[in-house]
Amino acid sequence: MVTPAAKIDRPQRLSAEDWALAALDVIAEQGLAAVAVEPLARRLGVTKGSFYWHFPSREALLVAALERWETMEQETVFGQLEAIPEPRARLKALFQLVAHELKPHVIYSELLKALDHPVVQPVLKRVSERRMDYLTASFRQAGMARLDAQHRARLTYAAYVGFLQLSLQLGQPRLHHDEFEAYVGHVMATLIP
Amino acid sequence: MVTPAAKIDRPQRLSAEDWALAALDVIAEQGLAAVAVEPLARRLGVTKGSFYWHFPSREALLVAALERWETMEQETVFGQLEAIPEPRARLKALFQLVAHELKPHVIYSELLKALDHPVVQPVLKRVSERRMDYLTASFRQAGMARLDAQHRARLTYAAYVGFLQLSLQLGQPRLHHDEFEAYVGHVMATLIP
DNA sequence: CGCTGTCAATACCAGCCCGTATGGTGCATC
DNA sequence: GATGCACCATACGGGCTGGTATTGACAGCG
Repeated sequence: MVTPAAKIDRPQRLSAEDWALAALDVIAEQGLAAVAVEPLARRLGVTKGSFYWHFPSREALLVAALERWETMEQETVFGQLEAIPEPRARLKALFQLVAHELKPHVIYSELLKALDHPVVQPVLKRVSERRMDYLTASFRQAGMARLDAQHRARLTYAAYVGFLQLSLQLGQPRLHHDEFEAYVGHVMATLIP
Repeated sequence: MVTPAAKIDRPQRLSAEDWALAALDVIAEQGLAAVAVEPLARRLGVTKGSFYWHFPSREALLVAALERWETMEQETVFGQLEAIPEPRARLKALFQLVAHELKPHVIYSELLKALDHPVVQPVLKRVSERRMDYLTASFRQAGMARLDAQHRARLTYAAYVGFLQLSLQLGQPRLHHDEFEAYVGHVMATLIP
């Protein structure tokens, strides 16, 4: 009788996955440096005693969280685009996707700011290279020569990274809706052959 | 007789400026979060007792250092370009300058990573807007329409920021010399009208 | 019922940093 | 050569974090 009501207050016991997901939330909100054991425990309504049962160290939590993020992001970003066969249309869809759904890229942007951390570096290197290879292939399918496609992919990806940094971290653009649409249009017209 | 030799060991006494410059060095090497009073004092061969004579707090040091950097960067980056009258040539010179002398932009890149800090935000906002206005004016002088020039400036500056992030933080490009030159050429051909 | 494994609370130490308080140098100046 | 100022050393308290060790609650299962 009383037990089910009490179980709502205590949102059940935690698993290692819960900790990893909470860590990703904190990364998205306050950056990787804010992922500390005790604040995380407070956030989950628990104490450190729980954490060190699931993970041997803070590093291990970061590894688990990043591993989880890497697989998630691969499904999210890439999955929605493979349906479009025509390369130019696919590139345009990619641009629109990135421009209008920033939230999935918040973590990537935060991780980019923490690249000096040895755990982050290999993960970001893999993800970035994978994305740039995808861009290169798309530009190539759109008719560009091999070297041109590589360079254009680099340029496009740099613009993507810079756009994230400027619009997420700084409130730099703060454009109105139609002004922003015009900007996206300009970017597509400039970068898509 | 002995005094001058002893004075070499103690590199004289420090001023507030010395502390600010040392702080900028640390920002360039390890980021803004690494600017801590005690490590800085060790680096300068002194103790905290010295620091808190020159500054009331760590925040005050950051303010002074950023203020110093802002004036320095304005002279360095902008000064070398005003000699070139033709806008397209000036833009090309700007691209070459940024691509081949990354060191002056290391601090900017590190500050970009620390934009959540309230002291950094207004400084970076001013610097970024100033640079983007300069870009916009140059594109406009090169014959672009007003809105196009604004958008192209945004795109170019985003590419600049992303390029910094990817090549400084990640070792991402790691291109050979001529490969890199080809990339810079592609960027100029794509972005300069 | 008691045992065992899972998860969590508590207490505790070490390390690092900020900031304060206070006392101690050297050097110019009168 | 005593005084005052600019600069620095030392010592201390407090806060926050990582990590360990110990004990405790609770479930399922024989």
